[in-house]
Amino acid sequence: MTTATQAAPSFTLTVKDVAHASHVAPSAVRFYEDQGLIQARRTTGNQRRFDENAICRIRFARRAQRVGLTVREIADIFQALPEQPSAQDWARVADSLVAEAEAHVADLRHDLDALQTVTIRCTAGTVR
Amino acid sequence: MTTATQAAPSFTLTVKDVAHASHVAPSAVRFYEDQGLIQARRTTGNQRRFDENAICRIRFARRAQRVGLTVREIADIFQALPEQPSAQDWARVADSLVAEAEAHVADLRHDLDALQTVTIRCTAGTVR
DNA sequence: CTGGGCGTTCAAGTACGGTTGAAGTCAAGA
DNA sequence: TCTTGACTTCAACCGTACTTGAACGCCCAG
Repeated sequence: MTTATQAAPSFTLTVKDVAHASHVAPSAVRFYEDQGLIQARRTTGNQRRFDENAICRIRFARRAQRVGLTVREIADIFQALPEQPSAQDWARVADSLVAEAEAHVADLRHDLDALQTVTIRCTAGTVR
Repeated sequence: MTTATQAAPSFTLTVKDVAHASHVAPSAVRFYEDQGLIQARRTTGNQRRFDENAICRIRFARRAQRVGLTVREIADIFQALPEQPSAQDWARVADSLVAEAEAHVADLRHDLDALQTVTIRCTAGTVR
């Protein structure tokens, strides 16, 4: 059974594991931890151990970056996530990210439309 | 009359003029010229002179940057513009930018949806 | 003819988002 | 025990997108 009450994913993944699974360099994984995008626990030997959560966060984050969100903005959105996010939690984050992105595009469209009406000054007509 | 066949806007604007009109720093205006985003002529005293075109380009560019386009990408889009763009030319550029931005968001949405179906691994259920 | 104000170039600095390399630590196998 | 490999930190570096500062040039008013 795949019931949703299975407790912690137990932080077994190394930097390399996460890097590989999320298609980024190991250095980026460390960087993202520094930036608070993902969280790690440490082994007795001071090595980072992540859970699957980190992989999803990074995958989400990389996509969000492409539409102009900064690492910090993304980290802020992730702060809304609980320790053990449910599918709904992830869905909400996805919605937030898309909403952010769409807001950006709406701004773009709005501003470009506004420019259009003013753009006459940029065309051949009306020197002043 | 404000007929659209009035010839060149004659490159009378200084760096400061353009900076002020497009709400960026003068240093940014010089930077944009270096990057090929805008074009200037020079006075006999080697000073830059812009036309209104530059103002529109910068305004468009700043918006486009917010949705993840680089200066180089924007410059490429601007290369499609003729020396004296018509309102239609600007409209086409606006459409390109919005289309680009929307494509990015569509990608984001698509990828996030795809992640959703895989995200089960990130939730409390199914450790493996 | 000497300021002042505007412009110029070029080098260096800043912030973001990482990468790279040096030096050290830890755990396991020959 | 020694070596190997994976991990650690930290500092330096890269590209992008600018900003800042120094040193200098033009031009007009007084």
